[in-house]
Amino acid sequence: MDWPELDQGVFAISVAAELSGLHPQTLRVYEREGLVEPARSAGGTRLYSGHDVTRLREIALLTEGGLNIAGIKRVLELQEEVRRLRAEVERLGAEAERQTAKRPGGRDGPGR
Amino acid sequence: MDWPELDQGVFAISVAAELSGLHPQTLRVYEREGLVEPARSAGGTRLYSGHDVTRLREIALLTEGGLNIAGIKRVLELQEEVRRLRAEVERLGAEAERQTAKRPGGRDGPGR
DNA sequence: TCAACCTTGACGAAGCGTAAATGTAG
DNA sequence: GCTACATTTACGCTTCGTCAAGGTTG
Repeated sequence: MDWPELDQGVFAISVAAELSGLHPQTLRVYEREGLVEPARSAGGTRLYSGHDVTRLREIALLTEGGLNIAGIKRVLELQEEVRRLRAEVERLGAEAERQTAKRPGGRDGPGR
Repeated sequence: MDWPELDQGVFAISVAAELSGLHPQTLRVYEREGLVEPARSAGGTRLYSGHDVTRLREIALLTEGGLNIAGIKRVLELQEEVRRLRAEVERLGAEAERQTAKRPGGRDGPGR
């Protein structure tokens, strides 16, 4: 069987609400506030993707922590930036490892 | 003249309020909420350091952005982490630069 | 001594989640 | 045609900033 792509809008609002533990009306508010942007059917019905639901879960966690909408927006941005920077550190770290491995004289070279 | 250290509590609450653009009462609330921890005199009077005032200014910016206290706490933590990671990227980047400079065959070695 | 500090309690405005009313899509 | 969706309006609860009252520090 072929599962839908994670960025394909497939869930009706009631399903997305169920999956994220939020009230359907709350999901509509979050869209108006710009926190999520579900796709729409031709008739105007919201269609939430797997990624949308994941994001809604993150949002639910943050609201449980007492954050308001403005805070959630900013935190999601910062979390994204932290992810990017961690990946960058990872990449640069691995690169440095390769470089020093090539130069046995390096302070981290092989050997004792 | 010797200026006070930035982490020395020197400002009375009215002065810290003036410098940060916040109401003295608001500063008391922020302390109760754990956003700032000014020193205290022997008699119990709050003494704000330069660092405290800087932090209060950041907080003031975030509240202007509509964040509530829970959001501000989380955002300040994340901003700190972003700063740390940026410094780490910077450090690793500079290191990589030095490594490649030592190996003329490197793809970024001096050339042309 | 008196101005600026302290604490605690109260109040109004705004934000947020949910419900209700009314109409449309599937 | 009936259920689940759409939008808009309304209501209660909580949070937040500020003020007030009464006492203490410097």
